[in-house]
Amino acid sequence: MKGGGGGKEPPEEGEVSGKRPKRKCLQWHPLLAKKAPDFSEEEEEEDEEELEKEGECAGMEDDSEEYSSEQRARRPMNAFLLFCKRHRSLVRQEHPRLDNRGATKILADWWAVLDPKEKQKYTDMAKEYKDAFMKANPGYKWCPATNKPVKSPSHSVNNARKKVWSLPSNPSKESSVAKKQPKTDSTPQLNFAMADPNKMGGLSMLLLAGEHALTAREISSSSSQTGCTDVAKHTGKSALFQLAEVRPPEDLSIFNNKPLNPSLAVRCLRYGWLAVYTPELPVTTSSSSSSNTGSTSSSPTDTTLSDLSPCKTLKKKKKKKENKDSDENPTSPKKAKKRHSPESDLDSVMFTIEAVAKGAWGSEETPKKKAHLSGSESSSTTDQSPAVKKKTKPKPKKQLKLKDDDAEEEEEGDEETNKLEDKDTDTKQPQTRQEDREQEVKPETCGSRKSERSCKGALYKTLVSEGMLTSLRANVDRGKRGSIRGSLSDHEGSWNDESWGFSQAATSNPKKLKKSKSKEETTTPGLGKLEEEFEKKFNSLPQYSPLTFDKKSVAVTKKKKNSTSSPPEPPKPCKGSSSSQKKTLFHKIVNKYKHRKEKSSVAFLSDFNMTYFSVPLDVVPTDPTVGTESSPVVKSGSPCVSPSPEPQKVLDTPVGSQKRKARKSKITHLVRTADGRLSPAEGELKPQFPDEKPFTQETLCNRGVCYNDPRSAEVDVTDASGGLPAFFSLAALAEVAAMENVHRAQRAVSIPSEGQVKDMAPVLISCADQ
DNA sequence: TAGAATGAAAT
DNA sequence: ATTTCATTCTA
Repeated sequence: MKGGGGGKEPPEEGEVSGKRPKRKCLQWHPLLAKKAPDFSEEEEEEDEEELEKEGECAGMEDDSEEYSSEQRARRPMNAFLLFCKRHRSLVRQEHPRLDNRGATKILADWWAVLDPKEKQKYTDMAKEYKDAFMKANPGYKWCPATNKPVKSPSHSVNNARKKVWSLPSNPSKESSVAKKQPKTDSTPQLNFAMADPNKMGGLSMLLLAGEHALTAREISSSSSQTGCTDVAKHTGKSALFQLAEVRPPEDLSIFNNKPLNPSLAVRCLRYGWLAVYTPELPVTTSSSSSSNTGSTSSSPTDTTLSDLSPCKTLKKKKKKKENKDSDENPTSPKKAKKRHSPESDLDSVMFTIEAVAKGAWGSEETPKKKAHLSGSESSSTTDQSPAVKKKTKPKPKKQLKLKDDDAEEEEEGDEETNKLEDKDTDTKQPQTRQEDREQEVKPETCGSRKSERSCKGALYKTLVSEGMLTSLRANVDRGKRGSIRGSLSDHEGSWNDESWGFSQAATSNPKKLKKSKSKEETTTPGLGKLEEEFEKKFNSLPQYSPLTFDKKSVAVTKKKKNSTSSPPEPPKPCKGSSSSQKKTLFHKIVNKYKHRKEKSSVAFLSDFNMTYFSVPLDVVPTDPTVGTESSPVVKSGSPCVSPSPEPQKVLDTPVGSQKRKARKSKITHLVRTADGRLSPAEGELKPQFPDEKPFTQETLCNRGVCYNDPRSAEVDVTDASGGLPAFFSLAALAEVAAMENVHRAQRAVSIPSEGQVKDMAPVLISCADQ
């Protein structure tokens, strides 16, 4: 897709030869990383930012790829995006079938119900990140400014979207052409002249780089680390942020800290990693631009910096877009702006470097880490331009398979479970569920971006085997376990990380495992140290268990219910779901609940624009948290109501997420009913289940798409006990059940037959009615 | 490649 | 007030 697969390397293919160097640029990270072990956590975030910028050193090298530098850094993620990134995997795990969009909706709901405090964490991080980013890129504009004229969105889109982290695409092709000018201002100095590509790869380059680093190293280490941290503390800003401001040229030295390992070097060469970084060093000449002052000539140190910066600028993802843009319009405004400041680039570079130095990356990881890091990227890029493409394909395949299997099962299971739950129990054991989920999730957490790096799988493996990737491995492990970090913020999360982690391992379905692994592999390799850091930090963000949200969501639901009644919601059913059996049950249940839904739906519709109350009506007894929200309101009593149990159910669906105001386009879909209520156009809302099922659907899903699913999953907990086979592994369930109660255990183990289910249905329904 | 969500910034 | 675009990834 966008970025990932296809995107990843589109460029690469093209010109391989030229490009490789570019990639290498990216690689430099590893070197940097080596630098200092210590660092404050805070800084990490910022590092990321830097990375983004870096993106394109490669360009410089080769062709002058300014283009890369030009590409603008991507805007920093906002709190919500961070949250999404962190939790998407969880959602997906729960609802394999659900597509991203659906997942996004769920995430939005979660976000809506997220405790302010928790939310604040994300917000803070986002802010921090943003601040650092801005420091690094002083003139950065969210919007390119005037570019528009030319480029049609489509064009830009293609390329553009790569992620920062993604490998630097190679700029080569057009970039050379385009790039140049855009820079408008910037260019003056920036010329990073670059080393010839030929040279790039050589060990010599590496060595040189190392030397440079050596010189500065000391300074950077001492000053940056301690000083920065302290400062940061005082100011409250992250150390990185501070660094950004200061940025001594010396910092570059950092690279040198660690002596390269000959063997390593060799390997690097092999993979082409070295190339990345080296060329720049020699180039130094132009760097002057770095200092805003524009002192042209630069001392060696400066040069280095400048060189680096370009690299940073890389932007893998961006490249594409930008390149296109540039190609189309060399002068495109956007680029110009971004590029606007060479200075900024330099800064960013510096910033990055510093960060790296501080970085905790393995404290002493030694060259190996570097190597692996860099290697991963570079290797992928260079060596495998073709490979990359391949990856994309494979992925899809895998995913599809997984989906099919999992999705179907899961959905079914979920639905059933949900139903059951509703009736049965209110309480179930959430923990189990959580654990399961978590397990699933964790993997993702660890490797967040697979797609991009997926290509490197083989390389990665190799490295690991060689022991080069130690640090990565550690990270990975960390991630898996992950949760540990998450636990940091226990306060937030309701769930225990630990439990999740463990459970995952045990429980996770094969499918999940596969995914996780793949992700890890992919991800890991690709990540640069910076990325790693970023991830660390990112990982430190609290991750919440679905349960938590479920509860909350439930509460929300209730509220909605209260609200009046109304039309139907549309919901789309889940993707395809459907086993007939389920439907049947559903149908029944749905009918019963229907009234409820209407209510909810009404609310939903009315709210279409938004309102989301957060009231915790129902809150589960156990959860304290839920109650917090507060609110008031429940406006009308709720009919259905049952206290706890029901609400949870699917019914809740109402969910409403807050979508922002509906877009106009969407709005069009809504039709006003006689009542005055709005109802979505059939086409849109109901699309999925044409049949009679509409109700069912409604019940299940609040919104279109399976939004419900997630909740159902939540509910599922109960379900699990009830029997949702597909989702959780039976074995896992059995264990859990055993621990808790024999009874439940039995249920879990045995999957209810259709008949059984039916039997149960009435019961549930009755409850619901209540 | 569009699109789902939220949010920050720009227009 | 509306548009861009950041992330993720499927259809």
